[in-house]
Amino acid sequence: MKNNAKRDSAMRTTLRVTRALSDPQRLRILLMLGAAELCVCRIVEALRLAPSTVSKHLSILAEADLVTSHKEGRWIYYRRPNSARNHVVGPALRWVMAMLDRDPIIQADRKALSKIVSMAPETLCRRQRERKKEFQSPSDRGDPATWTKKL
Amino acid sequence: MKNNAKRDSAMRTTLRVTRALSDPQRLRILLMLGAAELCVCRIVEALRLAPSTVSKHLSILAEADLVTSHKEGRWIYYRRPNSARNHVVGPALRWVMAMLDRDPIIQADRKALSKIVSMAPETLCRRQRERKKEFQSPSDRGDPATWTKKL
DNA sequence: GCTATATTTCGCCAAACGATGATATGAAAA
DNA sequence: TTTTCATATCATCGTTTGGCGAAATATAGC
Repeated sequence: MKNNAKRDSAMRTTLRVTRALSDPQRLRILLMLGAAELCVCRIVEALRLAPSTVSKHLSILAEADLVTSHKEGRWIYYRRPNSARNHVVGPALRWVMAMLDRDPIIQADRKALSKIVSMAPETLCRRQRERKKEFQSPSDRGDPATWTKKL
Repeated sequence: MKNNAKRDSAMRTTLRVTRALSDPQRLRILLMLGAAELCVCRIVEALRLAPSTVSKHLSILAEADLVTSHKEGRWIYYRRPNSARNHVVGPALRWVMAMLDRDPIIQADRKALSKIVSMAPETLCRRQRERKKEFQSPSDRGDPATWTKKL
C-alpha cells in the first residue's frame, strides 16, 4: 500500500518490489494484468493454484504497489497501476514487461486467458466450485510443484 | 554468467536477476561497486560478514550478470558491467541505483568504504586475519541476524 | 618443491517462503 | 435475516535461502 512506501526507507521499499518480482507466479500475474484487469477467480483459473495461494500472491504484489484492486459486486478486480506516472515501481514494471513479453510461459498464459476472459466470472466460479466438490480431481490440475520447481 | 542468459528462457533470466536483487546485502554490494571496483576482502570489511557468505552473494550476482570479476594477483576484483550497453540487466541496475542512492544504509556504506579503500588490500586482509585469531572478537562484528532481520 | 593466504566450495542450522486446507469475513441473494 | 459464495487470513508442511566454520582451490613468494 502507498503509505508504506512513503514512510519506509528506500532499502525497504526497494526490497518489497524486488522480492515481489522474484516469483514466477507473481510475474505471470503481472503480465496477465498487462492485458486487462482481472478478478481473482480468473487468475486462479489461469495459474491453476489454490485461491488462498493466489490471494497471498496478490497481497504481496499490492504491498509493493505493483497492483491495485477495487471491489465490484461480489468480485475483486486487480489491475496494474499507471506505471508511467509512478517513478518508484514504474521502471521496474516496464523492465519486467519488456523482459517477459516473448516468454513461452507468458504467451501460453495469454492464450489461456483469452478463453477465460470470454467466460463470465459467475460461470467460471461455478465451474471451480464444482471441480472442488469432485474431490480434488487431480487429473486436471497439473502438479503445482512442477510449475515452480527450479525456475 | 553470460551463457546462461542466452540459453535460458526469459522467465529464468528474469528470475535470476530479481532474486539476485532481493537481498539487502547484495544491494549494498551493487551500490558499493557503483563507486569503484573492489576485491572480496574490501566487501567483507564493509559488510562485516564471513568471507564465505560474501563469496556466495557475489556468485549469485555474477550468475545474474549483475557483476563481473577478474583476477589480479592474489585478489579477485568485482565490478558492475557497462549497464548502458546491456539491455537485459541494464535497466534493472539503473533502477536499483536510482532507488537506493539516498538510502541511509547505502550512504553509511559509502562513508565506511572511503576509509576501507584508502588501505591497501594487504593491510586489510592482515587485519582481518588477526581479528579472526583473536577468537572471534564478538564486540566489533554486530550480530549479523540483526542486519538482515525484517528489512 | 613448500608455505602462506585470498577466495570458493561444502555441510550444516535457523529463518523465510510457497503451497495447501480450514476457517473467517463480508457482500449479494434469497 | 439467513444463506450463499468470492476472497482473505490462519496454521501447517516441505523446500529454499542466508548465515557460519571447516576444508578445498589456486596463486605468490620463499
